[in-house]
Amino acid sequence: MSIKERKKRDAGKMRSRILKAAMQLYVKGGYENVTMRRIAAKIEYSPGTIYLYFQNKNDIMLQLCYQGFERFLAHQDKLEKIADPLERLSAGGRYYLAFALENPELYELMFATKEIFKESGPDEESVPLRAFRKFAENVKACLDAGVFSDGQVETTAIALWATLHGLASLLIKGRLRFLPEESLAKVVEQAFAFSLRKRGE
Amino acid sequence: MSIKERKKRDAGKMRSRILKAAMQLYVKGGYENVTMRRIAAKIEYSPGTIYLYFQNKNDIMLQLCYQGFERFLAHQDKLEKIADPLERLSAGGRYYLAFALENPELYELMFATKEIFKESGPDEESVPLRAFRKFAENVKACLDAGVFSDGQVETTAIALWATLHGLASLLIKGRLRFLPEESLAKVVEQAFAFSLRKRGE
DNA sequence: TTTTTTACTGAACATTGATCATTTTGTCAA
DNA sequence: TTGACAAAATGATCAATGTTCAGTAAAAAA
Repeated sequence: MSIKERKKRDAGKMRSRILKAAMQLYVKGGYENVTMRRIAAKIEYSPGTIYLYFQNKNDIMLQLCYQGFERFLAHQDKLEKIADPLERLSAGGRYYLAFALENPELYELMFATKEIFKESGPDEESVPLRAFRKFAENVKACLDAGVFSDGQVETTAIALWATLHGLASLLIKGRLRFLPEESLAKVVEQAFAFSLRKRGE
Repeated sequence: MSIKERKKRDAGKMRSRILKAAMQLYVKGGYENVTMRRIAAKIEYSPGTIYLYFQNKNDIMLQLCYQGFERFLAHQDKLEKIADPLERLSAGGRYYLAFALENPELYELMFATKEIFKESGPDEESVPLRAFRKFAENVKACLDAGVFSDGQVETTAIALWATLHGLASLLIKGRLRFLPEESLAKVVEQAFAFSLRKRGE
């Protein structure tokens, strides 16, 4: 192993430790709970050290965001085995909402943080795009199967994604708190079913 | 005019000045651009003075949020004159998106800020609810007219709201930037039309 | 061992929201 | 007009933030 490679691996280890600590702080208390000093304390280094491995705090948050997408994609991979297109899309929606509610902070970072992709290259920016493409494939399968009356794949995919994202966002941000607690899950489920043009169930 | 009343009016004036300054700072540069010192400088008072009229920064942001809803409701009042239910709902959606894109920061405060209603009483919390009820009325008119196959008003209203909110949020947060700039508006419009079960146009 | 490169430190800086003893301003009775 | 009280406003101060950088310690190379 060359010197350069070892250095890289060690640096990678350091980055991992920092990201791990940052993730713990983030999922526990959100953005403002992640402070350079707290990260430093967790990994038992001084605050300045972090800046040897990351440009700034935003850089760290961006990496957490990518980790979120990795988990998200892994989550969605379980759908592949479902043959029926509409059932697959429907399950995808349920997974989407479940992921958002189980990882509200991460979800926000991935889909509702404005400046997160500001300084990232086109390569990294395509990570979220990959997730959308996958989703769009499922939509296409439904269109091909004639589940929806015809329309463009992209438009339909965006409409459904927007509904899911809207529901997730409103739920997370407490904007549906006026609904009775016990009927919340049902209403959300039915709302998504409405967008899928499903009836009754 | 009693002493007490005059005091109240003067205090109200002071509150207005503070809120006006805060709003200017907010719409220009978002949450982090609103600082107590900047507000103080704008109104030519010392930072400490602001705390005589508002409990803390969150209190100020909450009031800005309510101002946002006032503007929003005024915006939506223009719909009343449209007789056709579906056309009214459709126009309401366009208004909704237009408002969100014209006031992205305010929109975020109103619909996508987590802790904003934390310390507010049930009275104040009902302000956003009023907006939803109004929207739900339009949905009910559509259901009564048989525009959608039957379903509960609340569920349908939430599904449509979620779609609008999702589109607004994704647009504002730049998550639809992968679409070509020139087709963006069209795609968004069609996506909402899809949720409304409109075809072609 | 000496020199050079690398890794790390932690004090310091500018800002932030918030507090509070002090001072200024305003009001009214004597 | 003066004196006394109340209200309003100040601004120094606090703890915490992200970030920087001269300096130190450790490791590697010579």
